[in-house]
Amino acid sequence: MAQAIPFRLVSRLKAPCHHCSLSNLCLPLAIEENDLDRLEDIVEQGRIFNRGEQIFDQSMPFRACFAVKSGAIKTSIITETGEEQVTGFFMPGELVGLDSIGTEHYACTARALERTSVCEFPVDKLKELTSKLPELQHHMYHLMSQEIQNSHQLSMLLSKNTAEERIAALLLSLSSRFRRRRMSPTTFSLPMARNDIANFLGLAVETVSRVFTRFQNQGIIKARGREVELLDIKALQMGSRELSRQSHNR
Amino acid sequence: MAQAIPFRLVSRLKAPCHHCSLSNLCLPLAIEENDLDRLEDIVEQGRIFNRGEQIFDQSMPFRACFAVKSGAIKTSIITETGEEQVTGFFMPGELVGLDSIGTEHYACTARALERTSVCEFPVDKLKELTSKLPELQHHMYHLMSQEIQNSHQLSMLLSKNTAEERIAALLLSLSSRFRRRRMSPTTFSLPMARNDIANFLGLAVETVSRVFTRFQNQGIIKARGREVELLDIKALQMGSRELSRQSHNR
DNA sequence: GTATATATTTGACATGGATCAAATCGGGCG
DNA sequence: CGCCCGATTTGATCCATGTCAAATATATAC
Repeated sequence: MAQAIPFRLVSRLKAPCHHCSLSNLCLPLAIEENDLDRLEDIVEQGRIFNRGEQIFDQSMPFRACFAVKSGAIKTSIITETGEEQVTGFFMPGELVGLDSIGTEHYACTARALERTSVCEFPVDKLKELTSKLPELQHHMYHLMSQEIQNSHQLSMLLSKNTAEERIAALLLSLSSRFRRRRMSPTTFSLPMARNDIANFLGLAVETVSRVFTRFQNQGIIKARGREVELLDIKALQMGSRELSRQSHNR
Repeated sequence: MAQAIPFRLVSRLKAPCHHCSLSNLCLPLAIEENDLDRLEDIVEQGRIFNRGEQIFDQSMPFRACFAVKSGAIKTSIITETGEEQVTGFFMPGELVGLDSIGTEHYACTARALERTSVCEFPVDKLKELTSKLPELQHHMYHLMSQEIQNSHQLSMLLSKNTAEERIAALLLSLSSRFRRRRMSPTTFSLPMARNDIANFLGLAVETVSRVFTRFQNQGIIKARGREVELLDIKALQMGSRELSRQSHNR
């Protein structure tokens, strides 16, 4: 379900970034046509992970960033006491692993939420390339500062907003990210389980579930399992000023 | 009060990074002796701000990052509804403004918590320099990813921990940052008001106040106003696994 | 030094969301 | 096709923390 990109794209052979449907969202967008080959030279394309499979793990030495090609990924921190904290969801065109650049090991664990294909950018080569291509360097800084800002927005959401507002904000954030991919911003299927939503938003699963039904009763959304339809965007925006216009990787 | 660095350092004249007591904490730590002049060439030193003065503001075009030389800075986001969310506290040797690199405008507002002197690094020159000095580039990436991680830790603290645990974590974080500067990790004065602590940790002021007195009654800390003494570090660490070993800019 | 504003503390009370328990749904598999 | 297991929903209850109000302490100004 929710497989955005047709299957044939995912061979391990080099498929040029030129032809990727995400090239205007992903790293290539920062780069001139004629420098694009240099990015293509360093990228490893088309690795596939099944639902629940781990892309990398907190304990592994940091080697590469990953761009989501299709599917979706969640990142989380596991504490010494074994608790999980989901720190982010990543959709096609978005770059995973930025929080680990400059550390020896990955700073979090990344797991596929559904069947997911990724492109892999080895950091050493990526860093090398950024010193040669100022636009790419700028873009990397941009993505990283964006991620800091997103995380601050999340903190704000967690510390100031009610359960309803948090969930509304998440739905709107997903909506705008689907729109960027020219998919319906009102009807889509959630890549993650209620559990992940709860964890990410600092709520109990039961609360998430209750809010979903409350929204449904109020005619704000229609939800059946992971399939959702946003019926009243205005109502969602009301009181969820936070994540709403978040820029998510561009 | 709590002026870490003697006053004579703060002239506007170029005081070489070589001689700065923070050179092993701040940007210079990433750079070879003989490249240090190039950093000194671009830095503007010794601007002073009084308590409450604003270093930069969300609406201003982004121009520079600031290293704290003495004093302390808080950063916060102001929402459209005028609410404030404190996103961080910055102590001497730490770099403010990383969340704005790669955006047109500052992503937050920075304000001096006490009399504070800063060094200013214009971004354009900094970026130029980073493409020439790989170590500096690496260090910038490191600082930024560190900041993402810190922010994730904060999210975790906000979504999973009790008021007591959050405050314990903040005290321990400050403690470790004072230690880095070779100041007492157990007796120091808080640069920020209870209000800022509350806002940062997503609590009501009253709750912060109550937790402080509770800790005091339990013999875990001694606090009179902003002066605190940590009496039982173990007790503070108990249940505040989160921010405790945070790396804060290194 | 005294006065006024601001920050902090303390108390009483209300409540959103957590927790515990149990029912129902839904999908994968034999 | 029906069974089983995890995911989701629903209900009942409780508690940590927010909110409102007021007293006290501390800082700033005059």
